[in-house]
Amino acid sequence: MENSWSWEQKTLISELIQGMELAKQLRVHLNTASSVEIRDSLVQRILTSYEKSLLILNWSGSLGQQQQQQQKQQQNVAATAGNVPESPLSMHGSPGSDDSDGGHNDVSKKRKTMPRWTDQVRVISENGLEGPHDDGYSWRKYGQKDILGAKYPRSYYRCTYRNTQNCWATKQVQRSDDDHTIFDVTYRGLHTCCHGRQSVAPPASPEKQEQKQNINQQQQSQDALFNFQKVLKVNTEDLDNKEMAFPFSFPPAYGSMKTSGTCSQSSISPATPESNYCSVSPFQTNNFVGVQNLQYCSESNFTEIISANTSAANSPVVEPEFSLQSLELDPNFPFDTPGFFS
DNA sequence: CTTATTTGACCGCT
DNA sequence: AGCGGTCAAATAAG
Repeated sequence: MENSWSWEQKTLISELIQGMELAKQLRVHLNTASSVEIRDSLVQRILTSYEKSLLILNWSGSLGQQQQQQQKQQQNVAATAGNVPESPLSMHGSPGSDDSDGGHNDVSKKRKTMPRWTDQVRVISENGLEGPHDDGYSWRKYGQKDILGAKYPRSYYRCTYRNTQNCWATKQVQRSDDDHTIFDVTYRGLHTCCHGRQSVAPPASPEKQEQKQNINQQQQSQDALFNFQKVLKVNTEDLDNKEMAFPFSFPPAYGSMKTSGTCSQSSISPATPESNYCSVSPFQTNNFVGVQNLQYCSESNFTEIISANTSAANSPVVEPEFSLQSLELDPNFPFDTPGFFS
């Protein structure tokens, strides 16, 4: 029942709710004469939320058309998302093998249909220890690959709760060749698990506890964010040229991270410089994780890009997570009216 | 023992 | 055929 909404619906709702919450925060700040930076940040985040919402609307719209066409073409395919509760896009994988095996063979299908967005994350830490990039979820590394022309390998992560909660969110992390403090983090799919950032990361250290407090305090402690000036723009052009996806020119680079429930800061492994990861809240100012660039796109025909600076707390964290968490905050929203998303 | 990571092999797509 | 993405056995860590 809880899946009566497709993920993009949930995402959209969550984005809108988030935008509203941010607006409320902004209102408070307006009354309390807060710093301009804080206000500016809030404005940026609000804009980001709405931009995402628009993108989602566009995307689901185009998808709907595709799906209709597909359904006409192949009327057989009845069981959509046999094991992918959240994926409304579940079909249309490779020609031939489809249908519900109930197995994993639709992974590639998912990959094709799931939305994808890329964050470019700058990690600054003193020791050169790789920076922590914790988006609030538990990720399990399942692969690493040397990418052609890239200096560093690319790491592949999937949600820890893939099996237990059927959560098919994945992400890839690469480190930039030129600037080793920059990581490209590509998210795929949305989390359907209920292990958002709150439930993750048990307090392993006092620092973490502080972070959690900060988070609970409303994610307000994004002071670090303000060090990054932001520009938010949306391109709604066709982005066939994936070059567009990397306006800042990052050749394939790889990154490192791994965030598991027990966030540990492992040391860099001898063989692979990236095998370290740590889980640090994006709100942490120590090892700052700044999103330099955020792109949101689907692999199918989605043709929008968001380039946004900042909203660090927003993008990596909010993005994947907005699915359910925010929903529970405001279940009263009348979005569920049938045809709302038509 | 359980869980996570590493890493070579495999597979599908272009 | 080459490349990117995933699998899964071996290994490591807690």
